[in-house]
Amino acid sequence: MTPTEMLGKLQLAIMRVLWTMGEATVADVHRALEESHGLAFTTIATMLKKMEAKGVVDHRTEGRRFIYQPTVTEDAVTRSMVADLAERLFDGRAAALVSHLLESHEVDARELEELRRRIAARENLEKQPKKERGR
Amino acid sequence: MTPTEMLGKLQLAIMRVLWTMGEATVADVHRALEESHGLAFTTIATMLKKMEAKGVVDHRTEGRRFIYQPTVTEDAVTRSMVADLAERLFDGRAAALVSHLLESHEVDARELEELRRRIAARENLEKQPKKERGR
DNA sequence: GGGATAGTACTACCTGGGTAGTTTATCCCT
DNA sequence: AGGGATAAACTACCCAGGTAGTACTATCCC
Repeated sequence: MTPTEMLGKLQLAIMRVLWTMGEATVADVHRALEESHGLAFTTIATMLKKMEAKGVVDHRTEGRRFIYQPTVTEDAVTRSMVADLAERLFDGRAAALVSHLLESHEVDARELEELRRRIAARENLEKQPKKERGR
Repeated sequence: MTPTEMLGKLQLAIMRVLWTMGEATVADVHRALEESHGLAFTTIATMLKKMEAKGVVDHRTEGRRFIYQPTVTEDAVTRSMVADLAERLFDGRAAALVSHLLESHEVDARELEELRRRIAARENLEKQPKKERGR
């Protein structure tokens, strides 16, 4: 019941480091994003602080450094961001978003094939009276 | 080649009025959003001004009032916003976004069926050597 | 003609993301 | 012990979306 976690670009990049490493110091995150972003150490620190205030990360102290941990899963974030877009653009109808994706562009033939298979699989599951189905 | 048109919630609401009506005065927009939003007249006016600065709307003067028109299509906006999300979350892979939608939730059986049909149709088009195919 | 009205211009403020410099506390090494 | 390196705290900006009050002005109506 996290009150919809919308994250910005940098915040997502930071979360990815945290999701990958499990936990990390500011220095770890800074190092990890050095290549791609080249931001000041303090920028990362400030952002992490803001993210903690927002509730998406957490920290404990070890010696003098802060060890940050994510408090939300990648899936939760992905979901709420996708849901937010579906809400904004398609009045919440996820299927409409899918249609848009299919109709408008960048899903190529190979992907289409894959998708079709996936859907078929899901339809089968759907048919079966809710046996336990591994996530 | 619009440099990616990202619109906020209110901006989208305003655009929708403009897309529906073709063109509208501030009063028209205000009236249209009264129910749902209940914002001050000046809020709409200010927003429209900002949107014009941003290039998504345009205005001409008629008497003393401004008649606003959209300068971007709904489709263009939808595309760039969806593309932006796909970029942020799935490294630009639209298919991954579709997978997420299918796997994670809110697409029910009925919609799945519909989608499958749609994909099949698209795959057929794909197969045909690029005859002209309506937009 | 003169006040009410409609409509735009100007200004201001809040929020959240993003960016970073400066300051302060502290650790560790020579 | 002294001094550089580290790390966090504090502070400050910029930008864009959102929200709205106040000021100014053209114009309509009596």
